Amino acid sequence: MARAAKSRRPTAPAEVPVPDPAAAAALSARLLAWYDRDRRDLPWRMDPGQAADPYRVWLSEVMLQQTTVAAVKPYYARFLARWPTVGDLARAEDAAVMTEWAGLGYYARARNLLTCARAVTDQHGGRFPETEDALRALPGVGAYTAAAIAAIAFGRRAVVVDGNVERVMARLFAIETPLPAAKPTLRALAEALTPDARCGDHAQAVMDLGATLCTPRSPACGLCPWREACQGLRAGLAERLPAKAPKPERPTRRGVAFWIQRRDGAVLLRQRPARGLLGGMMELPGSDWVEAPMPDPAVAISESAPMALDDWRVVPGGVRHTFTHFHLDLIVVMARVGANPRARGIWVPLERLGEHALPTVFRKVVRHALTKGVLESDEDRPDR
DNA sequence: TAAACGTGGAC
DNA sequence: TGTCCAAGTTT
Repeated sequence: MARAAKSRRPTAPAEVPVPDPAAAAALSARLLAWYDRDRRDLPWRMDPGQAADPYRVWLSEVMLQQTTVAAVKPYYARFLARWPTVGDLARAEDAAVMTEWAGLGYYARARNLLTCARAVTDQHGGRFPETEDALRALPGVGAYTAAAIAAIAFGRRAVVVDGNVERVMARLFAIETPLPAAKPTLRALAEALTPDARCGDHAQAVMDLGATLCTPRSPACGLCPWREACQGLRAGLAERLPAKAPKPERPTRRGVAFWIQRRDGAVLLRQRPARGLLGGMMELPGSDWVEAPMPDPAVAISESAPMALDDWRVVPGGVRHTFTHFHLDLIVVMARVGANPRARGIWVPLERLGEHALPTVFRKVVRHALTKGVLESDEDRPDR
């Protein structure tokens, strides 16, 4: 078959019961009927019959990577209002984009977003390429996102496989092999179900199904358009699928953050290195974060403080934050400095902290310092 | 290939 | 409080 020959994907392992074309077509038709009736109204979703804007599809798909719809909505609205086209985004300043992205997480996405917008502008004449391969070559666009844009924005047949699709396929066909080993099988099943027509709607329908009915916990099987065909439901396995390999334990790292406030109230911020954790984002100065007992504040101050000061104060309590692969416990240390101190970084007035690309962990530190911290000059104030 | 890479909400 | 999880990509 032409489409099988064209596919670069691994074919299904021999023992996988891939549905025959007639059964697959019936399943997709039933799903599309459900989708046409119960389709969610999402900001980046076009009305039926309207052409999708590739820029909006791309922007939403990147934001939705490992991120919930609820979290994305306000960010998507702000980005679209501020940068209505890919050309507008390409001309944006890096810091502006990082600031708008602050709080959404996985900040490499924001860096890649800008690089990609500039590539589309400079190398593709301001239009997104239409083929999966060309899309896949753009920064921050992987297999899933390339397929999603090709299908949703350009109506091309592409096999769109995200976490929803994997979960739905695992249940529909009762695949008990744990992830990630099951990925080739699940992809082959998704491929078998993908129709030639309305490919973008089909992809969004499977994802909607996974997001609204075939949810990770307590799936609403009674409402599912595929309940009669679902082998996982029949076997009483649906809720437990897909099986997943156990995750490694999360270690706890510890460190110290410095809240240094100038006489006029401005606070010292720095920019983090461009790559790695929170790459390119702003931070409060601090020690390294290491998997070791909490450092003694005096030692941390002498080793890591961005300037030599006398009157450091440890803020009572601390800040705990959890990243994907480790917990972080921070002690916050405060000091007041003179009018014109010398330090690497920028001095930001308190009321303008929101204008900088501070990731959530440092917003927690800011809140902790402001609510629990006491600076030496505060002690004179009778109302504290 | 496996690890790195954020955050907030649900349970 | 702790764990799981979400429309993945990169190295």
